[in-house]
Amino acid sequence: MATDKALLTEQLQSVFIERGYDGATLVHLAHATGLSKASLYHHYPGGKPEMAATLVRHAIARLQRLAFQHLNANATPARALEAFIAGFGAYTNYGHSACFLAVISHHGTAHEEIAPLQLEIARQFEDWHQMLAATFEAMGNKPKRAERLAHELMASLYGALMNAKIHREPRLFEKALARLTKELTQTE
Amino acid sequence: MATDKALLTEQLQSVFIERGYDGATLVHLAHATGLSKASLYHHYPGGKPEMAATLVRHAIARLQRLAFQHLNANATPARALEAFIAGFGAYTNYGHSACFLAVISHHGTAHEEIAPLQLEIARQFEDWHQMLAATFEAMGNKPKRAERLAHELMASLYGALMNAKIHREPRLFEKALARLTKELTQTE
DNA sequence: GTCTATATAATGATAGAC
DNA sequence: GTCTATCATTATATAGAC
Repeated sequence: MATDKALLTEQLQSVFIERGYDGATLVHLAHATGLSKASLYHHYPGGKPEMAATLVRHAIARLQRLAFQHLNANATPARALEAFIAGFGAYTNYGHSACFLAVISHHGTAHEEIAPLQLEIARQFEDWHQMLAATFEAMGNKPKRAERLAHELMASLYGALMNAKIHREPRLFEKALARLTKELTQTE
Repeated sequence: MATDKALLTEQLQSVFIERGYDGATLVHLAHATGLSKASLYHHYPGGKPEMAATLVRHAIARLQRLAFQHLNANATPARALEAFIAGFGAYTNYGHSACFLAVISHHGTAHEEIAPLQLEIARQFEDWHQMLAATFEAMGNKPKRAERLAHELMASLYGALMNAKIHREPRLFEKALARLTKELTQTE
């Protein structure tokens, strides 16, 4: 049923996001992909840990391409931020999906199997944080303030996503994105 | 080993927060409490679903007592907000623990066993949102703006918690709390 | 590459002694 | 209330046919 590897990883990711690492059983994963458990082991001989590792790299590449990529484009910082925020919205399926990296990062603390992935994610977010801080510096903010604004923006994005999840109202996320875009591209 | 019920629920909650609902196995729960699996079934005949239900109510009561309670105290709105934010910090163990309600709310979508709890949590957060919005109104904001500020504050709190988790740096959460307190009790 | 069938281990849950 | 021992179920993982 899975036509290609890209679709396969997407389907697997959805299950991990919705059910967590331990809640995503091979039966769930097999059902979501239309494959048998044995076929999943053909694609991922290492089982769930290998799936998670592959999916983490896939998610990092996707978030980079959809959102953070725009911070390096040839555009004004304000336009770059606008595209970044819109890209983050696309990455989360406009508030309907959680972030796979956040899910794995949360489980990684207690789960030895995926603890290395948590470290990998932390390093990537550190890089992304620096990219975001550089953008705020390019808008005229001093380094310390730029770093603070970068943390605040990421917190606002993930906080809005969490808020929408708790309230069961994805629109809350979209409204937050619209507000953030307006705030950051006008005065700042 | 668990001296009383309060300690018992606290120990169980820690495991559910760190490992998620499905990752929190009875072996983990038994080890964390110092009890046997059979003894856990004596306290919670319904097993893990009953534990989760009890813990949700425990967490709601705790967050109400530590944080939202302050919004109804006899104090200026600014002082109430200050106490609220500090209470939220205490609730999360100053950025070292995630919010149990957020963890359950995330799993609830796909997990039938705890889907009713997700609804219960959503209703509680709706009440809390109204309390927070009322506080912002008391500070002179119009209803619509007060609601927006209430959502933004909750998103900032949970976003800072997530940010600290991803970066593996609990201090990021404390810094965010200090900044939020300063912002909300000065100008606004 | 995909499947059915199966092996092995872990999980939720119970019985019954103390 | 607590435990050990055990059960039934479900989980991960593999073997081997096609």
